[in-house]
Amino acid sequence: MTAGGGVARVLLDSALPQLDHLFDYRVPEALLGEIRPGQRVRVPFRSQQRNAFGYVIDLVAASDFGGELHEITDLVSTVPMLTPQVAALARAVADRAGGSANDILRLAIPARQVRVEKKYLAARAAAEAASDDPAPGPAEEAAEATAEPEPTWDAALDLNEPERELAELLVSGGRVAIRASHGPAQLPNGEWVGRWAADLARSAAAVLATGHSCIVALPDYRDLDQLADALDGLGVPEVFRVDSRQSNAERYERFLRSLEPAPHIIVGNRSAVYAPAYRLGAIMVWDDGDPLLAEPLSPYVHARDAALVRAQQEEAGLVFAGHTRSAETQRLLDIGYLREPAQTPARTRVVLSAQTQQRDQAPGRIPEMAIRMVREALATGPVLVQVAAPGYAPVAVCERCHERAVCGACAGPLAFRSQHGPGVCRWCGTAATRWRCGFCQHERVQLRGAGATRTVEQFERQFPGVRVMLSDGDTPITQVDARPALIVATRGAEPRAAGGYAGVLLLDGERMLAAETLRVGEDCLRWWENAAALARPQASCLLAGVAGPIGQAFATGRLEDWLREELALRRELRYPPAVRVAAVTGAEPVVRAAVAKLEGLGGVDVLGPSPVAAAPGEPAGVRAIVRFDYPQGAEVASRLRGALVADAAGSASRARRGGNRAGSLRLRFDDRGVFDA
DNA sequence: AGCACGCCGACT
DNA sequence: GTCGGCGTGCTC
Repeated sequence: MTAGGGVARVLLDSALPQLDHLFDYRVPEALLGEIRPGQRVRVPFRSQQRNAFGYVIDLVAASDFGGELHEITDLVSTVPMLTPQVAALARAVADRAGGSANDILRLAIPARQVRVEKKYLAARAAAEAASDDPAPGPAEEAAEATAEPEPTWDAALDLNEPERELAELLVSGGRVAIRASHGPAQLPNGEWVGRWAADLARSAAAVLATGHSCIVALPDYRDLDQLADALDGLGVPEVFRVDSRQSNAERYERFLRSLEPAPHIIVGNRSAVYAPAYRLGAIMVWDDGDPLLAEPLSPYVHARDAALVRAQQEEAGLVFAGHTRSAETQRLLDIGYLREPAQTPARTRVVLSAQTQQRDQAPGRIPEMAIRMVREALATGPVLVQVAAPGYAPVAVCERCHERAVCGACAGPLAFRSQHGPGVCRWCGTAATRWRCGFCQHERVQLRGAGATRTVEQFERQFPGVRVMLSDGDTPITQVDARPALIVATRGAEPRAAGGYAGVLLLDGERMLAAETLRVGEDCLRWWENAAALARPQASCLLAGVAGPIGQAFATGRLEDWLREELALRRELRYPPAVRVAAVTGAEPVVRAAVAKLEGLGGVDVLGPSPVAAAPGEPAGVRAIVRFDYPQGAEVASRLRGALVADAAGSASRARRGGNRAGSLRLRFDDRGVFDA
C-alpha cells in the first residue's frame, strides 16, 4: 500500500478462533530489510494503544485488506523461530482437527529465553568472525536448500546394506510400517537397551548419513533414554533431545540449534513431530498405539496424525515402528499407504496356557505350567511377571465352569463387590440378586485378579529365598541386573533387564481383556508384545488364561490376522479407525446448531446429541459424536470450525451475563477413548 | 477479550 | 427529540 514499504502478514498469538487467520501490517522504514518470515513481532491490535504478539508468516508487496494498515511496533527477536515448513504444518494440522494454528505453535516453539538467545547469538557471531567462510544463518536456509545435500557426518560406523537402502527409500518419500525385533542389545559402554532402540538408532543414523534430518517421536522418557543412549553409542553427532523434563533454558537452546541449516536428529516426545528440521528426510514414530502420543491439549492431535501430515508436506519418509501395530497403522498398510519392508524380526517364543488355567480351580492361583516355567527360568536369570494395573475391576467368573458372569438382562459385565454379595450390571444397572451361570447353572461366582501386592506375596511363598521386586506406576523400576529375581510389574511399568529376562510370564491377560473399551484388544497385544520383547533370545514368554483368536495371534506373532478381523468389524459398525470421529460438546442448542451444519454431507452420520455428566465447574451439557469417512474430513472440520467461530462471537456476551462461558462449543477430533465409558 | 456500532424503549 | 440498555460483530 505505502510506496516502497513492504507488508507483513502476521499470525497473532491468540486462542480466539475468530483471530486464527493472517493480519496485514506495514513494515516501518526502520525495520525494512530486517523483518523476515518466521520472526516474532509486536503489533498494535484493536486500538493503537493495545499490543499483541505474533509471527511474520509472509512478506508481500501489497495487502488485499480493504482498510488501512497499522505498522509493526517492534521486532521481538531477529531469530526466525517459525520455519515455513512448521508454519504450514501448524495450519494443516489445525485445520484437520478443527483447531487454531496457535495451539499447535505452542507445542512447536518453546518459550523464548532472552539470556539463552543472546548467548547463542554472540557465540555464533564469534564463530563467523573467526572463519573465512561464515556459517550460513537460519535465514539463508532457503538459499542453502537448493544446493546438493552434503553429509556432515559420514558413518565411520558400519551401517549395513539394508539400513542404507531403507534410508534411501525414506529420503525419497517412502512410507513404511516396521515390526521391531524383540530382545536386548548391549551398547559400547556396557549398558543394555532394547534391541529395537539400537535398530531404530541405526536407521536414524543412516538417514542423517544421507545429509537429511530425522525426527524420532517416542511415547515416554524411558523409551527416549534408550534411543538417545543408542545414538550416543553410535557416536552420532547433532542429536537434539526434546522432552518435558528439560528446563526452559535447555529446551530453548536445543531449539535454536535445531533451527540451523545443518542436518540433525531430533529425539523427543510427541511434540518432537513439530520440531524444526533442516532438509527433513524422515519422521519415525515409535509404538504409535501408546496413548502418550495423543496430545492432551486442544486440538488434541495425535503425533501419528501430525507425522502423516508433515511427511506428506515435506515429501519426507515416514516410519511407524513398534513391537505391535495399531489398528490405524494396519489400516494404512491395508490401503497401500504404508509398505512393510521384507524382513523377519526376531521374536520371543510365546506359549499359551489357557487350558491349564481352566482346570485350575482355586481362585487367583498361579497356573502350574507358569510355576514350572518360572522355576526353570529362575535358574539362569531374572523373570518378569506382568500383572494388570491397579484399579482394574476384578473379573467375575462362574466358580464351577469359569465362564464370564454376565447380566441376565443385557449380557453386560457384572461387577461384584465380594464373592457372595449381589452383582450389578455395569451396562444396564440391573442387580443380579439371584445370579445363575448361563452355562452350568451354578450359583456362585469367583473373582479373578489379585493385584500386584498379592501377586508378590504369592510368589514369595511359592519361591522362598528368591528376590521378589515390585515395579508399578507409583514406584517404577527402570532396570534390573542379570541375577535371578522375580520382577512383578504392572503393565507398562516393566523394567528392562541387563541381557534380557530369562522368562516372561503374563499373568492377568484375561483380566486386561475384560476392560470395556473399544481398543482393549489392541492395547492388550501392545502390553503383551512389549513385555515379551524384554526377554533374552532363548527365553520364552507364557501368556496365562487367554485363548481364542487374540491368543492365537499373539502366540504366532501374526498380529495382522487379528487386526484385519478387528478392522473388518469396525468397518461394519463404523468405528474408528474405519471412519474418523469428532466429539461436539456444549449446551444443547449450540451443539444442535453445529451438527445441523453437516446436513446433506454424504459419508457422515451423527450419534446423539445425548447428555453428558457435568465436568467439574461446568454445567451438564450434551455431546454429539460425528462419524465421517476420511475423504470428508476437510469438509467436516471446516463446517464444525465455522460453527465454533460463530459460537465464540456469541459466547463473549453470554459470558458477561451468565457469569461464565460454560456451554460454549468444544470440538475434539479422533479421540481414541470417545466410545469408552 | 474488549470495544464500537446500532437498534429499540423511556425520559427531559 | 435524546439517552442508554445490551446484542452483534470486528479487530490488519
